[in-house]
Amino acid sequence: MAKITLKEIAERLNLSPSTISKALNDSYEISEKTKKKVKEFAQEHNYQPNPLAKYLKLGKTNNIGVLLPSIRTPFAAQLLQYLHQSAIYNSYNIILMQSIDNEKDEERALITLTNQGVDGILIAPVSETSNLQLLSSIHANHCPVVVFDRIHYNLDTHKIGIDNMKSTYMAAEELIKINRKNIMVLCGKNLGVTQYRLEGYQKALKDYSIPIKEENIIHIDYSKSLTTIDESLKEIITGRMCSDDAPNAILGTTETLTTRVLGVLADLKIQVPKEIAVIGFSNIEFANSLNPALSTVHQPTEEMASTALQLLLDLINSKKERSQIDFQTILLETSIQLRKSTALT
Amino acid sequence: MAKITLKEIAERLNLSPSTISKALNDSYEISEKTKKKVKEFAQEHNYQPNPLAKYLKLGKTNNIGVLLPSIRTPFAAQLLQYLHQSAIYNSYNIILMQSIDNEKDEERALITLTNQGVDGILIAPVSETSNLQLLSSIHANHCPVVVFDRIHYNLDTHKIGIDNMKSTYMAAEELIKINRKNIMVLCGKNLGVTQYRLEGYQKALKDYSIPIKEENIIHIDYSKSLTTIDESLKEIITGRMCSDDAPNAILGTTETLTTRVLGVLADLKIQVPKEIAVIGFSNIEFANSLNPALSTVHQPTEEMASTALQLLLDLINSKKERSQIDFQTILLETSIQLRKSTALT
DNA sequence: TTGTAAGCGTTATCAG
DNA sequence: CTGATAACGCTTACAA
Repeated sequence: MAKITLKEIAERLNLSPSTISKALNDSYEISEKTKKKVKEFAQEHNYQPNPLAKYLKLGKTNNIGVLLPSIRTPFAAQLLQYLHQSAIYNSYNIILMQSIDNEKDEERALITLTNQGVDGILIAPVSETSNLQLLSSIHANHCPVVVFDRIHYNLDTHKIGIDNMKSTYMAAEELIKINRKNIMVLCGKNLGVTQYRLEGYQKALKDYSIPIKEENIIHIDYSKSLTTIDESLKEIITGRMCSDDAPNAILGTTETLTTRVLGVLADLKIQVPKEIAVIGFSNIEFANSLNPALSTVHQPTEEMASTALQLLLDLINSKKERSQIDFQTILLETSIQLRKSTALT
Repeated sequence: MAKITLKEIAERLNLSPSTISKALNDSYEISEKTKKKVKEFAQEHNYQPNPLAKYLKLGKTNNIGVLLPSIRTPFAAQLLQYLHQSAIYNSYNIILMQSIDNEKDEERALITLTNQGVDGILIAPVSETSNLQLLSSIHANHCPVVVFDRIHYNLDTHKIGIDNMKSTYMAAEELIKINRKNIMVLCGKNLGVTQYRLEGYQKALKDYSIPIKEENIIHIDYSKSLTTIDESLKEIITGRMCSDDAPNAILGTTETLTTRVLGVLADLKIQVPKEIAVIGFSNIEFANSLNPALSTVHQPTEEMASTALQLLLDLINSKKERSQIDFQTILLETSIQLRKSTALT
C-alpha cells in the first residue's frame, strides 16, 4: 500500500530504523538536526507509516465499532453523524455495522467487529436479551462495550439513553391536556424499549384516571418492509376509526411508526389534528415539512453520541480491571416539540 | 485484545505455529486428524486470530473507506445502508467518513483513511475540483478510488452516478405537462452536480420555447445550518411570490432543498400544488407523509451502491497496472414518482 | 505430514 | 545522541 518504508528511509539516509522511528515520533533522544533531515526526507518521499505494523506493535487499532439496528432512520443518521464527529475529534475511526433489528445479523456483526479488531464497541442491541452471552464475553475478554439508546439490556457496563417511560408519559400528557383522551399507542414488536415506553403511556392514563383499552395498544411487526408496515397501519386504523369508540389521538413510540402514520392518515383522508391528533418519537429534521407539521418527542442525539463515545474511550483508556469499575447508566432528558399535529384551534 | 494466540495453541498442543496456522486455514498439507484436534482446541479456547498480524502479513486490511458529503440526508443513509450490505456480503468492512461538503474536512478524511489503511476508497467529492491532486496521488500510489454520486470530477477512474441533466430535464417536463411553466429552480451553491442539473432545466425550457428568467434560478448556500437554509428560502420565496410574475412551480435539485421548501411553503401558507407545484430530487422514504405527498426524482440507491462497490472490488483485485485499465462511467436511470405535489385536478 | 525460519513494518529496550 | 536487537502474531517457502 504505502510506497516507502521506514527501513528504506534508514538505508537511504545511512541511519538505523530505530533512529528514523524516533525522529519521526519527535523523541527527545534525537538531535534537532537529524530530526529535520529525516522529516524532510520523509515528506519528500511521501512516507506513510504502515498503520497495521504500528497497531500490531502497539496492540490497538484506533477503530471503534458502532452497531446500530438500522442506519436508515433520521434518528440513526443523526446519531451516527455526531458519533463520527466525536470519534474523529478523538482520533478514532468508526467501523459501521447494522443489525437490521435481527439477532442473527447482530451476532454476525459482532463477530466481524472482533475479528476485524476494534478497540471498543458501541451498541444499540436488538432486544433485551439478544446475544447477551456473546457480548458479555467480548466485554470481558476482548474490548470494552458501551450500550446506548436501547439501554434495557442486562450487560454490566456503561449505558446511555433516555428515560423512556418519562418521555412517553410526557407525550401522553400533552394529548390529555388538549382533551384527547382516547389515545391509540403504536409500538414496535419485540423492541427492547417498547415495554418501557408503553408503561409511560399506561401510567399517564392511570394518573389521569383514563381507562386503558387493550384495543388501543397496537403492536406492529418491525422486521417487515416499510410497505408492510404501512399496510398494517392502514388496516388497523381503518378498523379502529370505524368502531364505536374511535380514538382521537395517536402516540407513536418509534420514529418510523410516528412518521409513517401521517402518510397513512393522509391516504385515508383522516384529518390531523382535527379528527385525530398525533405526537410521537422522532428526530426527523423535516418535521415542518410533514403533513401536518409533527409534534415530536425529541432525543438529544448530539449529547447522547458524544457522551457514549466518551464513556467508551474512558473504558478503553482505563487501567483498571473491568470488575473494579462501577458502571453508570445515564439518562438524558428528552424534549417535547409541539407543532401543528397536536394544535387544536 | 484477543486472548490466546496461535503460538500458545502450538505450545499447548506440542505442534509448531505453522502447523496450527495451516490447520486453521484448512490447508491440504495437514491431516484431517490434526486439523480436527487443532480446530476443536481453538474453538474451546475461543481463539480469535489477530487481524492486524494477519493483514500486516497479507498486505491488506479488508476495510474500504467511504467518504460522503454528509450522512444525514435520507439519500445518503440509504446509500450507506446498501453499501454496507454489499461490503459485508463481500467480507469487507466500511470505515465511514464525511466531508460536510467542505474541502478541508474532505482532505482530512482522506488522509485519515490512508493513514488508517484501507484497501480502497469510495468517494462522493465535495466539488468538481476538490482535493484532486491528493486523490490522484492516492489512486496512483496507495489504493484504488471509485467516484460515485458526484461524478463530475476529473479523476481517471470508474465513476457511477446518474444522468443529472436528463433527470432534471424530465422533472421540468412533468411541470410543463401540467402547464406550470413559470418554474423556480432551487440549486445548491458550489455543488459539483448543480451545473448539470441546472442545464437540464434550461434545456427543457428551451425545448418547450419557454423563456428562461434569471430570477427563477436560485442558489442557496449549503454549508450553512438548516435554519439558515429555511430562512433563505423563506425570504426568496416571499419575494418572488409578491412579484409580478410569481412562479407557479418549484423544481428542487437537491434532496434537502426539495424537502425543506415544503415546510417553508406551509409556513407561508402557500398552497401546494394549487398555488405552486413542487417536484425535485429526493429519496425520502416518508414522501407520503409530507405536506403534501411529494413528487420526486428518485435515484436507484441500491444499484448505485452495489455497483460502486463492485467496481471498487474489481480494482482492488485487479492484477493489471492502473494505467492498463479502461475506466468507465456508468449512468443509472432515475425515475419520476408523481404524487400530490404536482397533481392538479 | 509436520517443522524451521524468515519476514511483514513498526516500536521499545537497552547498550554503546 | 544513535544503533542493535527483539518483539508484536501471523503466513509461507522450504526443509525434514
